[in-house]
Amino acid sequence: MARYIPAEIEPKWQAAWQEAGIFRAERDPQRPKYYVLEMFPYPSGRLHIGHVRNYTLGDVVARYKAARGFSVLHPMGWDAFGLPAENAAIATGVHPADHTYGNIAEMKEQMAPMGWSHDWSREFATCDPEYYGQQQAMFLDFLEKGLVYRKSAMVNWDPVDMTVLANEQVIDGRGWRSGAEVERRELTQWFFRISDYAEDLLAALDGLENWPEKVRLMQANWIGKSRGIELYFQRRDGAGEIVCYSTRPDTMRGASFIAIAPDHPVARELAEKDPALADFIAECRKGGTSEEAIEKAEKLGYDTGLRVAHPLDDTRDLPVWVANFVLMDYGTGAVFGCPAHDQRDLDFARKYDLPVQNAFYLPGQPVEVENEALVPPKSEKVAYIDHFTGLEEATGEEGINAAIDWFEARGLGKGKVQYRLRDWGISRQRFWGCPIPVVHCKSCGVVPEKKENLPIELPRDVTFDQPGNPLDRHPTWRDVPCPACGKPAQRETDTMDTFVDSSWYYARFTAPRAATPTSAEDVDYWMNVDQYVGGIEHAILHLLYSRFFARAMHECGHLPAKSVEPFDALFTQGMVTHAIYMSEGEDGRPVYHYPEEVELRDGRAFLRESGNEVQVIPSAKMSKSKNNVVDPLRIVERYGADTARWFVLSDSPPERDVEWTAAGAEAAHKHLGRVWSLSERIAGMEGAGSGDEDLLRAMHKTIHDVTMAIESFGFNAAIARLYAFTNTLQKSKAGADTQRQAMRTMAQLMAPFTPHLAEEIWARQGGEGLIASAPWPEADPAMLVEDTVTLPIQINGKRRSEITVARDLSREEVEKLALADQAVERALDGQAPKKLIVVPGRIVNVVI
RNA sequence: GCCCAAGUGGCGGAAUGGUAGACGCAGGGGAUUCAAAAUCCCCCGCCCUUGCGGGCGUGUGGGUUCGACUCCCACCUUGGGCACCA
Repeated sequence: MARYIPAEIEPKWQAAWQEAGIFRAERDPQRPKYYVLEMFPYPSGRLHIGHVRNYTLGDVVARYKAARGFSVLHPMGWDAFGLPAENAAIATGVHPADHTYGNIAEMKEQMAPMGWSHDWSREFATCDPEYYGQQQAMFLDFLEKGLVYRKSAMVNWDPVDMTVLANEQVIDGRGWRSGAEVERRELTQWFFRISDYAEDLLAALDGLENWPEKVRLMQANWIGKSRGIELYFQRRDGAGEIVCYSTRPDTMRGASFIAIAPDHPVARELAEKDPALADFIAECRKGGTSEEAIEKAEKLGYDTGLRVAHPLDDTRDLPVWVANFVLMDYGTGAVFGCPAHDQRDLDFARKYDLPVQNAFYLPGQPVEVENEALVPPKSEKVAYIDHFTGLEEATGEEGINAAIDWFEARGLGKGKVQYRLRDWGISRQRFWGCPIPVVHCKSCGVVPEKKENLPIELPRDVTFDQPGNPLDRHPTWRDVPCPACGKPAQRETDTMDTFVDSSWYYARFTAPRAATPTSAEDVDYWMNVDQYVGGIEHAILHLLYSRFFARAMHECGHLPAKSVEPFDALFTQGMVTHAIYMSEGEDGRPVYHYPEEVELRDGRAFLRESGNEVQVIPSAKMSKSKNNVVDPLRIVERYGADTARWFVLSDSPPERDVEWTAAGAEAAHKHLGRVWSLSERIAGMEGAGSGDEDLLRAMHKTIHDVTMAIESFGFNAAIARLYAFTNTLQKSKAGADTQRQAMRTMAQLMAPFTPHLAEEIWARQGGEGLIASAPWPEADPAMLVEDTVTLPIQINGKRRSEITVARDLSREEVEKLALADQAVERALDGQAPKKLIVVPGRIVNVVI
């Protein structure tokens, strides 16, 4: 009997698949297509266990769909632009391209042993000039269609390094290298008009039935549609009005101040004559641009001295404050503060001693607000106080509608639908990204590059010895003749956000070598992505940008109308986590230990060297600095790829985080060994036996259950069913032919998960051809129906007994049998039950 | 701060509103073995009980229901995102 040696069988079958060319996707009008895509990786150079999980999930789907007769497209490539390569260039002097392509080669080598069914003939990296050149062509198309424009926007500025920082590079309000306090600085930048599509992007979420509900909800909240009103407040200095946006105009009675953004034109105007205000505005610019930083910052205000009229009472004045929590990007950059019904306004009012006045009470509870704002849901009824519209008791919704009508009728405001979604700023002041293909000319202004000059390639001869973007100081790359007038001009040196690269790669995979961004024949056949698989961390930005980009591509003729929603189904996986082993060093700081240094006994952890106990922090995100990163390559070396694949799928539901444990991998390997020995034993069997029918029933039940589980991404449940079937088969006394049939079926059901082992068993059990090309087994419905059914009997909702009855026994008969049950008789003690509930085929509940 | 999600034995987890704990790990007992490894069999939520049996139990507190891990409300904890990390 041969032993299970993955190192021998895995390379063998990988070579066989390659020889047969079965993963190469071809357009086949005879067959339905299926496009399964995993979010492509950033080439860090190290394959992470999270990648293993992601690509194995996609691989199960790809292999299953192939067995189901689909023509499968399952491509792989590289999201290759980005900050890390530039940081490496700064640290080591190696060109980002060399760094990136080196990493790609390494990662590809690490991916090969996993046995994933990717079609590598379609591989590309977003930093290939052939790819980003097409992206530049689309940028020009977008420009022509008016989908791109320039405007001024804030960036994080490091005043010591004199450079723009990514949000990630701002730590506690300071630059990560210089440690200097970061400030916000204005730059003219390029924007995509995603906010023009806000309504469409929101409305179309309803159609994405095969997306997780939580992702749709997060996107909807991100787009943030609200109905409100723009209100006009007349300045007492006679210099016009300040327009505020409000979603709660019904609370106008409680308005006690106007707050405007530090960047509001009125603030700038007043600052010209008020140095203290100018200082305050400068103070507000401290800190990063991230919403988190702005929201968490201390709420600061400055009374400008300017007053506006209260719209409900011309004799009342409202002070105009500049406040750092008001965003110029949202609404009109000005709000009216109503402390009684907004917690932030209330905190602000208490801090600066501004009046607090209720606009409504809860019905029957006329209590003035103290330190907690009264903010009931808009659907709830409130008792308005002396309301300007005449309303008394009404819901917030009704109050808002009445208020909007009231203000509009008097010309004091205009109802407006507002979105939180902002236009997408794509300018990056960095080298390692797709160059924006425009030229700045003194006479012609911003001039698009000619398409025949694309791709505008990044130069090779650059150095990273000073901060900032080397393109800015590269004269031969930067200085070019104007494409329009031919006079000396300068290239745009900003590059595109890497999210642009990943917003259309799925479309490029359908025709990766096409001379245009896409080819009509190929997108018509292959789009849309039938199943997209990736991390939940991309739930908003990447997916929203991709949805926008697909719409824009459609308008420019690069995608058909059916593809404006490019991902038919989405699955978001959880993270792979690992325990952290920690002890305290001599200096009192934590010391992290590698899993290999630690021995586990009775749920406690000890250092192998010293025997000292260490602290275990379970289930933490893998992080290099915590020494808890598991290298998938070592698992593959030790147990084989099938074990790694089986384990990442087995324990946890794919959407949830999974903790990597050495014991779990060991267990997975043990089980595969068991399946192997079972197969070897069955291969040598001869003759008839008993219980063939039972084994076949169990087999069909397993086919049914595993198929259903795969269809619903319940891979852990599918694997549990396969464990159970292994136990059944192991104990079966059925004849040799039946056992062999059961074993072949098991191999088929396991093939998407452990394809190498499945091939080997298939070959040894006399299966024809490659299991990877064999059709999926079908469950016989007749074999799934049981003659009898066991019903639990509950007394007052607690399980107390059970009865086994014929499947189609009438309700009356079941009732009779249930009442005759010993446990029920004892509980009833001669009384009649209050109620008797029979759910046919499920349960009986006797209520006493 | 805001948005979203998740919390079930010692552990990972299973369960269309219908037997809570499938399947696996760890643990205990046994078989096999000169011995060990490997393999196989049995037990395994907590508490009370010799046993039969009973009580409690799905983060916490309420609610809906004949029946709630599942639905509703509030809270706690952990994780993801917050527009220049990818």
